Amino acid sequence: MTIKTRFAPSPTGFLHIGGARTALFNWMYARSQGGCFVLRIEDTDQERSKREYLDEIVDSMEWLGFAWDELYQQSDRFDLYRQYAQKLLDEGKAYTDGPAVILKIPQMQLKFFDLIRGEVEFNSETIKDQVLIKSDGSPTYSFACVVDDALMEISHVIRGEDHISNTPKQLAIYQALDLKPPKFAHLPLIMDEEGGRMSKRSGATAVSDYRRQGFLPDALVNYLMLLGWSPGDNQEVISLPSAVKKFSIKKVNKAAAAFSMDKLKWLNAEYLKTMPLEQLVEFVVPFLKERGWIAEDYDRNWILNIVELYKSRMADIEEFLVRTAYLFQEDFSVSDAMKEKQLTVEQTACFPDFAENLKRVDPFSKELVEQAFRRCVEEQNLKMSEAVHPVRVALTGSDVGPGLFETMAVLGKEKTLKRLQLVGA
RNA sequence: GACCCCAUCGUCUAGCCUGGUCAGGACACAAGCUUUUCAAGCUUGCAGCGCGGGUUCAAAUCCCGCUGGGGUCGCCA
Repeated sequence: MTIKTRFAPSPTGFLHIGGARTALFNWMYARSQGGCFVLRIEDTDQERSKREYLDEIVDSMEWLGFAWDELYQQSDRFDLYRQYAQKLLDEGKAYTDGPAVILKIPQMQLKFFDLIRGEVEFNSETIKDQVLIKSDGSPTYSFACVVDDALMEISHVIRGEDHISNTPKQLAIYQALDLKPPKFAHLPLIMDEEGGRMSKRSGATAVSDYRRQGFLPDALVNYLMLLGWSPGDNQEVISLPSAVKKFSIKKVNKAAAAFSMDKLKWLNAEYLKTMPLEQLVEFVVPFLKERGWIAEDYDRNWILNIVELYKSRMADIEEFLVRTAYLFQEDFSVSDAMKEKQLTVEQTACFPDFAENLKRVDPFSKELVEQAFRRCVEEQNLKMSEAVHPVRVALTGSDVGPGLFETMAVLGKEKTLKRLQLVGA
């Protein structure tokens, strides 16, 4: 049997973090089995489906790296669903209520073997007759889903646990249609940080939010796969290809998992730190351009130096931008508390002297700057720490950051002197 | 409420199927080392089998109950 999975989002909202995980598991399963992965847009709700959402979902799927082999849109297939409904009508298995078509649910046992949970059983008495075609002529979710899964020859339906009670209803439809149901696997849900239901209030829920914040797709995917699944060998940082090799649907957890921004950030930081510098620059540049901090003709080498300095100090690009703003903008602010703590008259007294000596440094490299600065500090009879911290605040607006001399070198002579003089004056 | 699903450190998890290993790893947290600060890195520490019954020489692991959490009960998907 050829393996075929599908991800079937409905374009009534952005691609959700939970949806992304469902897509990921479907994708991984298909790839791990040498199977086929289908993207099916479930846009049967004409009212709520929006083009912008569709675009966003497709865009996010591509960004995450989940390539699909086939693409369908249910709105193209309404005739098909009506045809199958008519068949059930003709066979007397369904009845009409006005223009709507409704399936009779006969008395039967509706059980299935869930690949993750094992036997799940429902009694048909608890299930009421199912609407197949709505009064407006469009198919219901379950009906379109069953017809499509059957016609597209989906072998495994891997979806969220919230669909588990839809399964017996769909099983009844398969039976009425005399079609063989696929195998089912219901993934545990992703909860928010507090263990509650994921909602807009739980922080970022859309994949695009994470993208905008500067998370790497690989890191997000890595994090998502660890939610409910583990390679089993204590490995946390794992690439998608190697995860695919180790993937087994039976090893997927049954219990819901709480989302942890801390761990996602840690993983993203791991990827950021180990990524080749050139590639990291590539990743960062669009964010800098978007803010208008650099132009088309930016100094690539300069950006590379900055990135190198900050790559172990950021969990995402948003953080990077906050920490490096002082390099791109003149009006970085120093809080009053910071001024009182690090920029007192006494602490800044030697700034003019630092500036005077630094002025002669050429080239303005980390090594030469350090030589000059240390000599200065010695002559002034200061301790390094007494000089370093105030100067850092004056130059960057913050009392934490990379080594001072690296910072000066990357800031450049002109700005360094200007900022020292500004405060020292 | 009815039906269904689930239950190992604060969080993500390994172990459960095929009972016997000080219950392992990671994030977070704490301490130390390093250091011009902050990160990073290294070392160490803290912390868990929800409860109660069985079965067994032996239970995180098998069975039952309870409790707790979650999901679904739409002509939404």
